[in-house]
Amino acid sequence: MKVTQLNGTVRVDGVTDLDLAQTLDCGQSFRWVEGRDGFTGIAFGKRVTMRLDGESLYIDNATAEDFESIWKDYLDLDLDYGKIRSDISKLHPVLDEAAGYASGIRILRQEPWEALCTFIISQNNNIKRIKGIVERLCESFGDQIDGGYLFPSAQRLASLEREDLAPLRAGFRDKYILDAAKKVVSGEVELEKCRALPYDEARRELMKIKGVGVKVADCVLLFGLHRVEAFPVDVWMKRALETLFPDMEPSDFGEYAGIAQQYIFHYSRMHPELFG
DNA sequence: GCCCAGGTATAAA
DNA sequence: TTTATACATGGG
Repeated sequence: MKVTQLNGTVRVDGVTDLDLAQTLDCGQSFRWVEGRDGFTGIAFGKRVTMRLDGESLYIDNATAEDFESIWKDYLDLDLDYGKIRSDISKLHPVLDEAAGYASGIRILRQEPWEALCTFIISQNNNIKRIKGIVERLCESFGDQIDGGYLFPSAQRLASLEREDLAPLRAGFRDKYILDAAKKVVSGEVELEKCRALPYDEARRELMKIKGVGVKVADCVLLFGLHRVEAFPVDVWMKRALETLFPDMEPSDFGEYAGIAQQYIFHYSRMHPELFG
């Protein structure tokens, strides 16, 4: 990758295996908005706009230092997704087929607390409404920066009561958000520890939080802590597995199971007729 | 009105 | 241990 600093924009050449829509608007992060100049979002204290032209990635409102310290990691550009996709394709003929349906997806390295909060909000919910709740959460309790609001800290949310969250219209999830904030602030749940913990222990650590079951825990591990072996299974994925991979368990998908899951998810969404 | 949305807590079998 | 139901809200 070659990094060039323009005015307020960074250009990165040689970016492969990346599709911004597949990566930023696929239900792993809920704060990116597509506009005329690309996808605009806020992470790690910065608000940027990204667009891709061939293998050139442009990031507005960023410096070369920002790219090196934030966005390269955020987009997981050091991981060879071409190789991983090739390896996954060899596991099963259906995976070979599925891998073509989201070949530009990457697993973001999001901030863990944000991932935890947003996936608590995601339960029994739809993407459009999740985005609305997250937006109101940031506007209500996040620090203001140029052009938007940061995701509110756990400390800030831990100081609130359910009635304070009423304007979010998050429904029954408000109490789960507060429980998560309190347990993260008190140290009863240590998110960073979950990066290195054995997978089952990391899952149990997260499930100490009310409203965090196996699905939310796996999403937080995959999308917030980059545990790419995590394989979130929802109702839809369960049907996809039964139909397409009757002889396989989630644990059979290997060390990059989470990436395989993304391929399967997109593939199955494109072929709902496969499930009757 | 009814159904569903990338689920989970709770109570009962 | 497994299975049913409520849960808040909003769009189709």
